[in-house]
Amino acid sequence: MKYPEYKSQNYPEIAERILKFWNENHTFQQSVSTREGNPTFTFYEGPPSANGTPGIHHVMARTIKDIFCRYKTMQGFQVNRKGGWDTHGLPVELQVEKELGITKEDIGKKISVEEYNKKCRETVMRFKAEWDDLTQKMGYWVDLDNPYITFENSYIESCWYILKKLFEKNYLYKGYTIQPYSPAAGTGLSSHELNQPGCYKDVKDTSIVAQFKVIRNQKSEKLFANLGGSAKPFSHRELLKSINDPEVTETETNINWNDVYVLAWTTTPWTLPSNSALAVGEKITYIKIKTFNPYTFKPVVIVMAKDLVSKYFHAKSAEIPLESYNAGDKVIPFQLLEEYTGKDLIGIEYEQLMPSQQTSENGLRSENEWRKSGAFRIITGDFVSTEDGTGVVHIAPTFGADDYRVAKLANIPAITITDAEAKELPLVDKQGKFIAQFPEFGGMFVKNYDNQDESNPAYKSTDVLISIKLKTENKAFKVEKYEHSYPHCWRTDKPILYYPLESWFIKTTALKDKMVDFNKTINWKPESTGTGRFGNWLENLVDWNLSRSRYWGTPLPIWVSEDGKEMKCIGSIAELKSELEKANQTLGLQQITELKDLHRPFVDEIFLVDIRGQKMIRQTDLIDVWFDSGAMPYAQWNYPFSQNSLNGVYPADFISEGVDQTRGWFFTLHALAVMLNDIDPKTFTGIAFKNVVSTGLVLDKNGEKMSKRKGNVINPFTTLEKYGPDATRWYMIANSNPWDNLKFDLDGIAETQRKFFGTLHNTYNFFALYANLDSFVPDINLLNDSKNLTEADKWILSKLNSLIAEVTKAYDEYEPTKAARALTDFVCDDMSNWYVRLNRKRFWLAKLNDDKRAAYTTLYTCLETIVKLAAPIAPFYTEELYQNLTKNNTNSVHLSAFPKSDKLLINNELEERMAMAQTVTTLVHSIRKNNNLRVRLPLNKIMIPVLQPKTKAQILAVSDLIKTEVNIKNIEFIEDTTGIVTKKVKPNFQTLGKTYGKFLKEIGANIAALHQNEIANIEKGNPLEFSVGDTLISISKADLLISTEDIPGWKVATEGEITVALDVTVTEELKKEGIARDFVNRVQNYRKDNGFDVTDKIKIVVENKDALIDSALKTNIEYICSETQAIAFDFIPALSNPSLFEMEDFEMNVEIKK
RNA sequence: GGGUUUGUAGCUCAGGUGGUUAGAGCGCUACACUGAUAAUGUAGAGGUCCGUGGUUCGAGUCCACGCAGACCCA
Repeated sequence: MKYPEYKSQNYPEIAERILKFWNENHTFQQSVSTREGNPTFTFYEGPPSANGTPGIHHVMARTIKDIFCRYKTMQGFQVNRKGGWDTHGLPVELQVEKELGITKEDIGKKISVEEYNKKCRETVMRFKAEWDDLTQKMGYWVDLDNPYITFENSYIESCWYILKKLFEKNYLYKGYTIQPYSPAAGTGLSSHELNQPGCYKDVKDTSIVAQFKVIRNQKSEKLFANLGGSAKPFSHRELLKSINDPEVTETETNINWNDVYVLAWTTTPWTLPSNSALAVGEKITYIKIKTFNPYTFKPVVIVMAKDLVSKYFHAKSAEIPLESYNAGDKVIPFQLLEEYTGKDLIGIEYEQLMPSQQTSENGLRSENEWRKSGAFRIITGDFVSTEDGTGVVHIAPTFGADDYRVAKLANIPAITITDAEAKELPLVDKQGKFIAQFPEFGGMFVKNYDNQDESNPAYKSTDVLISIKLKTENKAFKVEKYEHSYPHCWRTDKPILYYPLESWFIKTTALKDKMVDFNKTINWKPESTGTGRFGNWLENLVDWNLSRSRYWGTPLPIWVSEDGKEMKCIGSIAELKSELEKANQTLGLQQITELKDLHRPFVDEIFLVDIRGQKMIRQTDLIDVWFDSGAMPYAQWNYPFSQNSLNGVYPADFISEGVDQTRGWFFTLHALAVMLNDIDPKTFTGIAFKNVVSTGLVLDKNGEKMSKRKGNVINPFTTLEKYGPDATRWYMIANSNPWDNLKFDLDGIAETQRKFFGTLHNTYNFFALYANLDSFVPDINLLNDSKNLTEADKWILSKLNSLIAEVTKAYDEYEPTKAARALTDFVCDDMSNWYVRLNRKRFWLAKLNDDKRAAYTTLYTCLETIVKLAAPIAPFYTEELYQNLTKNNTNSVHLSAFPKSDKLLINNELEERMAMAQTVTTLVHSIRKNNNLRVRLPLNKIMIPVLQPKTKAQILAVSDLIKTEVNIKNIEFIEDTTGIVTKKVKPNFQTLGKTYGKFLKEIGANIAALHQNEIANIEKGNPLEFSVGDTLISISKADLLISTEDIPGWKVATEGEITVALDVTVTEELKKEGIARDFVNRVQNYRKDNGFDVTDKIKIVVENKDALIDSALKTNIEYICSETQAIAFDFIPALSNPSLFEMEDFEMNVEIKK
């Protein structure tokens, strides 16, 4: 049987053929089933959503996944990998709405929830076929026959099981978050709805810079330093005019800067009554300013961000003395005082801006009471900037998401009111008006929700009324109209409010520390994603908002009694059934007990009963789709129902997804794993995955994001068709680390194909060509006896085993890029370009002797090993090569055992020697080139100065290789180099730096000035001593890097410590040999050009030329014949039908016949 | 605005723990080599190692502050 030989390779065709082979032989199934009983390696598939077509980035992501699963399989692990589909979520709903031409509004009106969800179910798997096709074509091995699907009842049931566990542990609770809310429409809005075009509108709102009066105590004392005062009388007259308030009487008072105010700016004055804190930026610089309030003209000391002072004061006002100020003056003088950082201000207390009177009935609380619960303090806010405002942000936890968050962190309460049922409500109700009990503004809409005529000059918005009140109370420092962009409800066109809405939460914060600790046991690639992005996310954890007010998703399995007092969380289908039956019985209902679909609307129609016999209704919320995917370790097996143990499938040894999943899938997997561990540590290990590779983005070749709009999207199918999956995969992996963004360039795939696969193919073909001629059968035992092997054989085998170790380590450490690059280097540089090139002759020698057998076996071993090492990355082509090499049509490389590095075969000294041979070769080539001496012209000798005794032995061992490679007759060594070569010394900074750090400059100068005899002296073991300042410096041989620079009278080249001198004398004999070699070359070209077979014997007839040439050919006739496989060589005076050979310096007529 | 990350030749990328003259491949120019080769060799051109400071005898590497891109979050 022969090794198949191929002229050229069609990689896509190979892939097709191999795919067929795998399918026919069930190779993937075998790769799992043949490892039954072995240790498992568990992989979790992060489910894609099949409602869109796959892109090239999916090829990237799945290549990574595939590599390690294949690698572990080859290492003997049983690698189960269940495919999966993510089927719920907003994108599906939006797509359906788009196709049906409806909006969320229409659900339940134009279309029933049942029909709507049916449509979603159909849509979500629309592109499954294309996904499966890509999976096959790219060679991603994953179980597509039994995937988990998140919309299936069994999947939902497991989610419910977990939810119930959380519920029982009180980790599932109802709370509220600040969400966009439209009072006009009475509904919350999703961020997606808010991003509809036209939602953000430029509006002019009343903005207030409010003065918050600092309470003087120990904490705030620093703000009261250096205030001083003045005796100048002060008039209120102007104030009376300005606010036109007859109640205010004119008074006169002394000017005293006793009161310090912190200024904070808001564009929503209606939230000021709900203020309970002020936020500053820790790093922002604040400044204290003495000035006057522009409305009351009262002396005030204010605090604001230094950078923003110019927004409120003209520089020239600073020049006006404070004493010269008269109430009502347009230009208000000011004086800058001390600066503070935000950090200095934290903890300082202030008076409530708009306190309200507490009565027994109104449910309001007094300033004091709020203060006791922590309100009215300065806190830190990470979002505070000095872009606009005052650098201090007013915090109303009920009406801002940021506000809510920082307030919670700082234990600041939200200002609320207690209703008759002891419920806490915000000061503004769901219609958008102040609650009735609120003094002055009770019942007023905070925005114009009641369609008042704003063009009426008498119209005053609530914001304006609040401003007027604050102005008169010396609590407003600046009031103005401010134009900004503000979101509006797309249905009613009215401004939205940020409003606290009820939501179900998972109390992730309760287990924050555990999550942080467990995270430290996970191996993240790259590490920074784990410690940085993910670690920081855990550190700043907030409770997981689980609720979604939508239709297509996993329903929250919680039923609440009509009076809201009893709650029930359902944890399985069976439980729901029995509860349902109970309700039927108790309440006398006729509900159907067969549960076909756990989605809405069917679950909504189910009523349960509480222990008191009261009817229970389901909470209409769905849960976040991320819960679905985070629950996949359990739900994919319908745990604990269909399968009651997670042994061998939990936790995952390995997962991989895009880095954008850090707060998505990676987090939800981790969060649920830690929470379940907390509930049941015996069953759940606490981590869901041990190793995770977070992958970067695939960008276009210019580093720009791929988008349909730009037209730079790469189609994965056409790419695979054109270049084949192997080159595509190899390129993606070798080009950059998985976690770096990949600049995807099709030219790069072509290059990979040429360079790596081309070279590998050629090396194989070379082997096959000659192995077939000799009917060679590999016998690996031959390699066991090193006597059979040449230096070069041992070298490439050493390199090969080093490579196995390197590649194994790279795979083990989830560094596929390192593996791919190491393999490329070995194949192109070591195997093809050095081993094969240098050993070609051994292959084409006529007889199959031991030496030839050793060469075959060595090369065969290299190829077979490479194929296995590369199989995880390039599964198709390696399969092809493996089968060619083994002449076997049924065994797959992917079922074979991954090679193990044999330390005994690694010989570092040998590798060093060969590196030296390569250096010497390079140097000789370089000298030849510079002196125009072609390689076919043999030269007599090279000389190598030996600075270290070891060098000679090393070069001697590889001298034959060097001689053939550079066509040189002899190598000579110059051992006592004194007087012959010129030496150059450089300080060895690494050794010198440690002892003489500071004196390196002087030492360097001294060393540079050394003469040849001084260098020789140091080499002999006499250290050079001199002093710098008071320090005695002693330089020994080890502190110098000695190299030879020149050998006078010779052609020399140097690299590192190796110098080579070439004897360029061309004798008559050498010249003739050169001609002979040129002649051989022309004959070989002739044979090749004329399609002769490698084994064809030929007859050569040469037309007599001149004495030199005739003699050159005659002298080397044996050599010529053996090289060209000539069985006859004749000279005649004239040929009848000659071919013209163009030689180096002349032409000649030759005839060649088979 | 915050967190993370990247920035080295025209392009894609290497450059433990600071140490002599910063490398490789592709591309370009010239020449050579080749009975495996769509390969290879030699030489040449091509670098403010993103910038500015700092630490150090010495910084691509360590520190600080910036700039630019990317992702995530506000």
